[in-house]
Amino acid sequence: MAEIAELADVGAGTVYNYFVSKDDLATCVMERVMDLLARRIEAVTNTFDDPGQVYAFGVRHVMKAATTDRRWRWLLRRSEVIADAMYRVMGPYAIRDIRNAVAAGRYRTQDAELAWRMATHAIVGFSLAVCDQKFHIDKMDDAVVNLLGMVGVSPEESWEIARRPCPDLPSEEKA
Amino acid sequence: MAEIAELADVGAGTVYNYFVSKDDLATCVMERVMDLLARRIEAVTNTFDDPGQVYAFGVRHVMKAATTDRRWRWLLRRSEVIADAMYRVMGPYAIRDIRNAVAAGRYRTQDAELAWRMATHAIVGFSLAVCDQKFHIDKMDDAVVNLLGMVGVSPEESWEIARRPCPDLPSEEKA
DNA sequence: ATCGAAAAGTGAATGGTAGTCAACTTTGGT
DNA sequence: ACCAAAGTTGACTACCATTCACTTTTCGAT
Repeated sequence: MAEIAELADVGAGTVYNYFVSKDDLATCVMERVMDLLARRIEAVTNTFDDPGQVYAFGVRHVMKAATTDRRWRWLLRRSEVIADAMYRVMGPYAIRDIRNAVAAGRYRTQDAELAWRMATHAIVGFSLAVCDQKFHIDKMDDAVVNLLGMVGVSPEESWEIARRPCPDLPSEEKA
Repeated sequence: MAEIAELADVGAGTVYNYFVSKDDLATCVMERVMDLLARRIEAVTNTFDDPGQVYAFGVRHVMKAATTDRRWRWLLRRSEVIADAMYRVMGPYAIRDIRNAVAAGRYRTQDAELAWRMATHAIVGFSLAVCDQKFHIDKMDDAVVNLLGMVGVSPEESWEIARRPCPDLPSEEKA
């Protein structure tokens, strides 16, 4: 906290006028980062024809950010905090995408909220394992397939989706 | 730590002759608890005919323990610590069970280690959500279905497995 | 029985750090 | 210019895992 206050060029106590605790500060930062990422993903998936590809594309880019971006990695050990923020901030997008795919007959799951809740933790788990070099990042396709399986997609279909070319996101500045 | 030393009726420093840190102590306790649970589960699944039911039964009882047992709940907020212990201690059983089911043509997954790694985190996530009353424990069947989906089982088959009668475990004393 | 060294145990002291608060400064309305 | 409210400050407190110099116990050799 002392270091953060120093970087912000304010006194140690001032930070607490804006954030009730260190955890609150971390959560607020991540909420911004996540919301921005969600909107950048949205900008790309808007153009997709297959409703089954939207969620798959989203989770892939979340995993990419979680294993790459300093801000994500910084909080990854607080799995429950980061998964909870993901649930709240990205949930509205992800759950909608799952429901759309269900409506289109591409996914089959009874409870999109439950699926997303479990997915957030699984995503954090995969990202942690990659950061700890327990898995190579190349396993991302497998991870996407596992996550699609969780929403009722067969392995064959999941692989077909996971292997489609995966366009890059617009830069953070543009969003 | 002071409280633990008190309960153990030793000095505060003595604990550190047996455990290198508080985290190490917690991990050691959970490793014991988990290994015992794994062996109690094993005692029941030994008698199962369908290889596809073994893993399903296991994850169900792990979630039951995680939401019920004081020792699990105590560490649940350290999701990454508890998921990691689960991966290490219960992994040998779980991964073997997944592979057996794959060999029997019941599950389809490329990488049982990856599936189990992601499953541990998803299980912890579900358990946390139940403890925080974000989901009712009745959602356990849905959670099991999601976890089976992750290893390539179709929703129909998963539901059929999840709905089978679920025998109780032998008591902790017997194992 | 006696000794000595190693092993085990002890709890007051240490260190690091999140969070507090009484005093101080700035702001903006009159 | 004045004042009250809002915002800022950094030395201080509280907390707690961990350490370590010292004491006690254990146990094999004599």
